[in-house]
Amino acid sequence: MLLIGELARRTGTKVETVRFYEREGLLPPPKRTAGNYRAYSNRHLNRLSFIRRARDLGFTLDQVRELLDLADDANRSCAAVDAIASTHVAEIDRKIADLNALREELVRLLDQCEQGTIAHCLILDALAPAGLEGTAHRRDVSAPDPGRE
Amino acid sequence: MLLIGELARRTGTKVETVRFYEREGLLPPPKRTAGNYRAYSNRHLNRLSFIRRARDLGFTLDQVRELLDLADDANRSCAAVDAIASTHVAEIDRKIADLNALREELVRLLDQCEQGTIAHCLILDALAPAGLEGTAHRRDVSAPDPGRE
DNA sequence: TATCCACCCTGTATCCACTAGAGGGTCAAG
DNA sequence: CTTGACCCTCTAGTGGATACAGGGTGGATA
Repeated sequence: MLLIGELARRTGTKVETVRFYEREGLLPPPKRTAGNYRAYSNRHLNRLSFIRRARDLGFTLDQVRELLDLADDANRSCAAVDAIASTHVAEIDRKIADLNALREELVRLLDQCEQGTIAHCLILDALAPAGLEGTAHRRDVSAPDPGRE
Repeated sequence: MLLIGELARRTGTKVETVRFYEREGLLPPPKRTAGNYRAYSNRHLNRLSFIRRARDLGFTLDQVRELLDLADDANRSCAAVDAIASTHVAEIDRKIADLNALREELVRLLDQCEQGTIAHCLILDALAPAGLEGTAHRRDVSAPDPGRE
């Protein structure tokens, strides 16, 4: 009933992405019209909406596949779904912690910066390796000549 | 002076990654030994250390390239470096905000879950599209048969 | 009927930053 | 003379799409 463009529009998906999900086996291949256009049903619409919501919540395509498999079997325990979501929250927590640490480090560098010249730039100093010896300047990350030394 | 394995070990990089940085133009090609092994100098070591630190702080390879270019020109203002770092902090802030929103949504779902069967799983319900009509169950994201209407 | 245009098709390449593997060469020790 | 650790080049794969080339379809308009 729906052509791919309309399906894409209704689910906030790009047309290429819909075809990509078909190739990946997440969305079953629909019937075709006489002109070889994909003709989608409401069930396809529902399934694609589910996929998009799960992706928006950050689930990987593999996790989405698992969730869809679980949803197909109404009698199984909800525990497996819970486990996937819990794992996902733990991953998110780890990412947030990593980003916070990074942010702190960068802000610390920025706070030190007094807008001088590169030669005295504290940000670059912080990036440069510690304990250089015997070079012209204590921070020297300039490109060695190809094939040098 | 250093073979690639030793350089990699000292900078916490994989050997393949060192070669990758060379292909990408971040690390200049070193001299070769008689047996065609890459022979690195201390300048290479410094430069690779810089690259790794910047990457650890989440800068993209393009940003690293920019930072290295800036570091090469000691007389320029530090402002450009500051700008790159500030942009990066803003990106991190956006990512953290996104992840926090995601996390909240997922935890809300998990809190509702009462470990029943899939048929009554609130997590799956939350993922399923709103306003379904005329199907056997109000949530139906099961795979339509290939080629089915 | 011709032409236009929006839409659809398949197939392939691209993005990022690596990582892995095939298939082989080098070099020092035993 | 063989073992084994290291090195080489080249190619392909990861995730999750996105973009494009080169063509077909179908409805409205001139």
